[in-house]
Amino acid sequence: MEELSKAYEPADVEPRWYKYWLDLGVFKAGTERSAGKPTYVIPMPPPNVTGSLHMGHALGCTFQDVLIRHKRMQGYDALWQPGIDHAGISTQVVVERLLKREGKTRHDLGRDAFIARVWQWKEQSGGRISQQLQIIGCSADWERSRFTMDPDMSAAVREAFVRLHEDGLIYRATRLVNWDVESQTVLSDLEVEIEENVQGELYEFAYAVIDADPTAGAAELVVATTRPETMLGDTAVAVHPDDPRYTHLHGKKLKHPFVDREVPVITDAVLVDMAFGTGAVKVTPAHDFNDFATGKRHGLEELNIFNFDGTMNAQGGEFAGLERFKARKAVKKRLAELGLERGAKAHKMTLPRSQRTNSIVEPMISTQWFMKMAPLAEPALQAVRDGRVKIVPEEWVKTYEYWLTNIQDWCISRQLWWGHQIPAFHCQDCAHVTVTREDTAKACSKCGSSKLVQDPDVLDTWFSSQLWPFATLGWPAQTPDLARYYPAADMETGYDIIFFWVARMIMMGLYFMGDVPFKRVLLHGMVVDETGDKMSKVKGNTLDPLDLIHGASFETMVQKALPDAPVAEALTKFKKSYPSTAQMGKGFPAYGTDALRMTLCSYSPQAKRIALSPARVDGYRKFCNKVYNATRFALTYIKDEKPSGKPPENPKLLLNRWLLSRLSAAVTGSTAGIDDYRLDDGAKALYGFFWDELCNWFVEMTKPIFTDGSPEAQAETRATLVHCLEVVLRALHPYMPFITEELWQLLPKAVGHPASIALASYPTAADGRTDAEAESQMGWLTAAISGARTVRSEHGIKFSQRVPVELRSADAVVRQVLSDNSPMIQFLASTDGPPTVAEPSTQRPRGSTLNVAGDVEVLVTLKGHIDPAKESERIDREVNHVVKDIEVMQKKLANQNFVANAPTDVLSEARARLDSLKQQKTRLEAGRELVKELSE
RNA sequence: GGGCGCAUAACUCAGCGGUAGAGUGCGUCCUUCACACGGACGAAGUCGCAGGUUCAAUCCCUGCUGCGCCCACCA
Repeated sequence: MEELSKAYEPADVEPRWYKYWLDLGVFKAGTERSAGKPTYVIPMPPPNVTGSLHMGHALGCTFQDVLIRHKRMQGYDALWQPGIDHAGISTQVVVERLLKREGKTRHDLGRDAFIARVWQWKEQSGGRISQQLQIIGCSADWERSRFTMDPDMSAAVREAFVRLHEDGLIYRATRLVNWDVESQTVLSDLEVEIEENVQGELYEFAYAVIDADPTAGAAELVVATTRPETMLGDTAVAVHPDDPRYTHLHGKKLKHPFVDREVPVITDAVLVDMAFGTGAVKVTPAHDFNDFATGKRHGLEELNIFNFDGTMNAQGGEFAGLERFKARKAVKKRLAELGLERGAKAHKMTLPRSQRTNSIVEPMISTQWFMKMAPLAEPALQAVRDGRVKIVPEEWVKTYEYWLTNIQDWCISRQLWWGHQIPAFHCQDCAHVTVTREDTAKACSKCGSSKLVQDPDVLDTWFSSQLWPFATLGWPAQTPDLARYYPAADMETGYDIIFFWVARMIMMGLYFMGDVPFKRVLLHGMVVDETGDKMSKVKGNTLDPLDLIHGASFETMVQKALPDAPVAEALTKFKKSYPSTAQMGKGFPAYGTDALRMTLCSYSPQAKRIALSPARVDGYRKFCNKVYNATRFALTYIKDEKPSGKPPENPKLLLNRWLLSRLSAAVTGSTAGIDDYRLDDGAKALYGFFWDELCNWFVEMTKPIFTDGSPEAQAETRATLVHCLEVVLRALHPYMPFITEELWQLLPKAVGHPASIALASYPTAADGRTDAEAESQMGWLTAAISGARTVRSEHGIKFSQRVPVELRSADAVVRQVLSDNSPMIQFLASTDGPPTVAEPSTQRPRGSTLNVAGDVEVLVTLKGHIDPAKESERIDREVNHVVKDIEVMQKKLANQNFVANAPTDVLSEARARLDSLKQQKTRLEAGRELVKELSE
């Protein structure tokens, strides 16, 4: 065997195995290997075709990969369905930007050429993210990968649209909608993000009253607005019917200062809050949602004053052609010139922005396609209420229910070119709209005319995404895959798309498949920086997962995160966002995929924010190194073993019985953690087992056996070591796929083992052996060793300085266990020969000091090394602790109510604890006499 | 305006009606033949504040304070 290097180098290991797995077909579902097995399915949330790997992907995909690898190892026919989303607006924006560099717009190319251009872009640079997901080890069935614009996906979209239309759930209507002036399309309510606490102003100006009665009151009406430019679309001014200030104006008309129009004064108790502003509200039905509703109540004209690009149209009169915000300035200027300005106040307001382009959303009246949601929402609510879909963590159920019970109809059309074109055809003769499954409608379904023009709009990207769980399996065709893999078991995703995606998939699954699309929804939090701030390009605190995996200097990283800022400034910002990098020098070492994955798993998925700490990733890199070195150590002893694949029969040695028992607990903990979507618990169970129990205790204990033990003892220990190591590597594999494969391949294994650890079975409790007796016996042993080490350390005795130790216990079994394992104690506590074991006694070796470690008294002879003053201090401190604890316990037990009401086990536990504390106190105080002796 | 969540060791976070935990960091010691990306030992917390329920509260309830998020058409 070639010599293994001293330290683990992930970069040398990781790239090799992914290809191996692909060649073996490890990730494929529905193979002969899995025939007749139960299925386990996770549909992967398809990343955007424009996307590149970020921490959110790394987090979600790691979680999903752990789940899928675990179930695959458990023998399920595991399908992780991958794919890519065509991401309508994002993609169109990206390609339009490229065109702009060539000095062109999409209109220069025309629709068909533009779409061809997007496809070309997609083939070249889209889908880079699939490659990146492979770097982090995702074991998805890539051969089944789907793109939401694939022909079969398009067919599914058309089928869904047509059926929903036939059933009256999709309709066309003219409404006030959210308009994105930059990408020039309508947006759904969900795609509008509201920026809060924006500093704006409340601007006041006066409308002159026509035919005012000068004796009744002022001849003008002052209104307050945050958007003065919209006054060009005012078709009324509303006051509260009960407002005494304006009673004289009821029924009057106002003169518009810029256009030839009279604006009526109306009374409306819904719209107007007397206490706000001037108590008079200008009403612009075509550009404000409240005003729109008011207009409907009063039959007001809806006057659109904007073009689709956000400039003023002809209704703007002298302001026509001006961009919205320029128009605002101009209007204010003119109002001032006309002497109509009445002041302005600072005002905190909210601003609606487009999720994709960040431009301020303009409410516009427009004819669009809508989906009626209330009838779809009801069954989706029911499915969660009756448990057919379980949402984990449960706290999100309320959010889900709130949205679905207050759901609004969904605007599904978009004025884009990239996407699924709406399968509706407008008749040029009779204006009837024909909706069809065919690529093109041949004749109007009403008048039979062949003069048909397809609706130019495309569907919201989420319209296709919502069909994902069944469209990827062949729907609407009734394929064997659809029958076998629908519904999925788990949907794992971020909580930010509960509404966009999760709820809609549940509605569509129930509607088209008659069954929920998945049994559980597992929701993870958002990855944020170390201080808890959202990762964003603006803040310069984004972390590229690949930089953590492959290593990167901070300079290259901040240049990516904040390309426009000076490096020094960006670096300062970055280090502020990640305080743990302060002592890291120039950058990240190559932590490796496994370290990153294990780190992500170590955070509780139910936390809303996951504050990623590079220092923590470093900790798990060290864990990888630990795993590597422990295996390297073990191999020197076990390389010629012929393991059976089962735990050794009847192990006699305590350390072997104990380790097998702990192994059972660890794999049970891991499986429970994964099943409960508490990967942190699962990962922690194995981490603790490996590092503390296997390495720090077991491996150290094997050393005296491998050097001086009997052949039988050595054989048994070798068998236990090789078995436990092989099992724990399997248990760790879903979390850390690469290093476990690398090391597992080096281990001797039972005959007939699979070609990859990824195909080996996931361990169960039966791979170890629960042994309560061994666990308590080991407790005495470790207590004795730690007790002796504590004394040594406190008195500054070097490890190389061997000292006599005597161990005492009143319990014959304890004494027996200590004697049986005395070579081990000698080795681990560096004692002068095997420790003597005795019953408690008032006699003590001269110059010895006593430490009480649970059931064992440890007497270490330190004459000549010991500092009596220090020892005295130590005893005082310990006694003080014990005395305090005793007081607490005594008080508790003196309470009659406690004695009467506490459960018996709690009571007896408390009594036992008090007894043991009292004994400890007695033993500690006996130590005071030793100090005297030492001083002599 | 509604709703949700968080506040535990210097940091990042678990936990839980009955002795406060981990990792990192910190201090001391150790290059003992897997690993210094290591080992041993240790110090460190009125579990945000104020009430209440209970025999017993870090945990349950109420209020407050400070953060964070989501939803909502107050000009």
